[in-house]
Amino acid sequence: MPELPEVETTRRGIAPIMTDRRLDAFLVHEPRMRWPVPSDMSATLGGRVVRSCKRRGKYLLIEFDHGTQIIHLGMSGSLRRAPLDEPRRKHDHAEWLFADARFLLHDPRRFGAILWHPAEAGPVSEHPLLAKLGVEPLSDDFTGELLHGAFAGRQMAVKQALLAGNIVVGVGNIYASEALFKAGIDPRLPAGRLSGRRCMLLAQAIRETLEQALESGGSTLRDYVTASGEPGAYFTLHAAVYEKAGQPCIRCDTPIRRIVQGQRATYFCPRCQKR
DNA sequence: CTTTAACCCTGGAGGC
DNA sequence: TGCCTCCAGGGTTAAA
Repeated sequence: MPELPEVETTRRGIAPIMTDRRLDAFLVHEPRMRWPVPSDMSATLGGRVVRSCKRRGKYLLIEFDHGTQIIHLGMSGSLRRAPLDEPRRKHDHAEWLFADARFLLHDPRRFGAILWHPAEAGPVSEHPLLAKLGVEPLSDDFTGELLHGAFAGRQMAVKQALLAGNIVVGVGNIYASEALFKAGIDPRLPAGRLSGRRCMLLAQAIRETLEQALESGGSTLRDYVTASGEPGAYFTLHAAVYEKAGQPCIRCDTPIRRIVQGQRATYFCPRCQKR
């Protein structure tokens, strides 16, 4: 499941190759994604020059002079570089063709999205999908104070508040459990009950968890941008609690618990993570 | 306003 | 071997 580190690694993989290059063709092989891929996107993009490859939360933003292509990898998506002559595989839904490079969007479950935001509609940050997103967790704006302020008065469990995306972006189901374990916080705790100090610890834990994943991703970059790796080869996760139900906690040997919050699995150590 | 739940989809796992 | 059921996940949307 691509979370922020995987998306950022993908961005770093495609940016040096796409930026300032002319996109000879953009091909849509399967328009049925999260939302239909606009039928005129090939015409919109063919022959245009990529100006930059950015990221906001888990959205990839490929910017052109006349607008921005918004890409989301959903939960099973990957963007990989492929040799020019390699046959497409099942679930390769879209294709970017440059003179000497080619990229394929592979997404078996089609939870991903490819959208277009024309420049005349204003800054892409005002797109409905991006407008209400929270702060970037790896930016200087992401602090314990910010978390504390955003959590104030919220009854929602802290785990779900982290996942909601309106406070902080890019923290998915895996890293939410991992960061809460690292910070020693019970995922069921109402967000508004967290002290300023614990919010500071949590912000730090989130940053460390994501940065650590990002570092390990750097070495597997080639899985995203060359033809060698299988599509969807995500980072090897060195999880402390995620999918470890019943196994002994690495800190105290207490069996890790699995609960469901908002239809999603949460893993935590009932002893290390306090109320 | 906040919070909850359904939904989109496919592949893999487990039961029989 | 095959068929059926269940589950995973991000994030939008509708409903409570």
